[in-house]
Amino acid sequence: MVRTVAPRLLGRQILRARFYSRFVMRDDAAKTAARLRGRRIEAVGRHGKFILITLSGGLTLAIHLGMTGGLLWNAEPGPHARAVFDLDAGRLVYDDPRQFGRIELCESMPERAERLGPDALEVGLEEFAARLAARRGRIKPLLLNQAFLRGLGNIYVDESLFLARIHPLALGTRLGPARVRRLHAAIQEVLRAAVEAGGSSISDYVDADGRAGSFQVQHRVYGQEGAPCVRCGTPIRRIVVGQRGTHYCPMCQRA
DNA sequence: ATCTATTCCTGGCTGC
DNA sequence: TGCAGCCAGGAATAGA
Repeated sequence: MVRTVAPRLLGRQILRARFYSRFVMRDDAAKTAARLRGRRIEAVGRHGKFILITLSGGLTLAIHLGMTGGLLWNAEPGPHARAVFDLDAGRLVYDDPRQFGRIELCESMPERAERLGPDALEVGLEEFAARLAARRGRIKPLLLNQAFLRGLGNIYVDESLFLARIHPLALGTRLGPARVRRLHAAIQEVLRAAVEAGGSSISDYVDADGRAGSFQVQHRVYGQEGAPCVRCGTPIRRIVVGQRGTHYCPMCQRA
C-alpha cells in the first residue's frame, strides 16, 4: 500500500480533511482536520503495519488499516469512505467497511506503535533466534504478536510456518537451530514474494490504484482447508489458535 | 508472562 | 426470499 500511495502523496499539500467515522478517527474530527489543513507531505513510510505520513510542522498522520482498511487514490468516496483528504493535486480516500482501522495525528509515531518488535523484513537471524529463546508460548501467537516481531499478519504467519515446516502449536523455545533458521528465511521469503505480487486479495483488498494483489494464488495453506498439500497431498487442516483461523499441513508440519 | 474469551464493526456466504 | 449462524487481512482489554 505504501509503495503505491507514496509517489502520489510526496510533496503534496493537504487542502482539506474530512472524517466520517468516530471509530476510525477517535479524536475530535474538526480539530484534527484543522491541524492538517495547509500542511505538506514530506515523507511516506511505515512502521510495521502502521503507515506514517510525515507532515510539515512536525506532525505525523498515522494510519493502521486493520482488517479491511485501504487507501484509494483519486477515487470517488463510496459508502465505506471513512476519511477523505483533498490535496492540491489529487484526493486520498480512506475506505474501511469494518472500521477496525485507525487514523491518528501524532508527533512522530502513535504510542502503541513505539514498543513493537523488530521489523519482520529486516530482523537478522541472530536477533530473531535470541528473541525466540527469550519467549515462552506457541509459535503462531508469538509471530502474530507485534511486540515480538512487527509486520506479520494471519495469512503470512500460516504461509511462513508451512514453508518452514513448523507446526503452529510448536513451542518457540523448543525449536532447534535448523528450524529457527528455516523460519527466519521463510518469513522473509513469504513477505518478499507477497509484496512483489502486490499483496493478497482475499475478497476486496486493492492497492491505491484499485488493483487487486495476486499473492492469494500462491497461498499454500491459507484458505486451503481440505485441499491437497502441494508438497505431500495430505488435505490441509484448519484449526483455531489464539482465536484465529489457522491452516497447516498435518503431515509436513509435525508437532 | 501467557492463556482465554470478549469486544469493537460490517458484510458475504451457507444452509435451512 | 428471509433469517440465523459462521467467517473474515487486527488488536485492545479483562480476568484467570
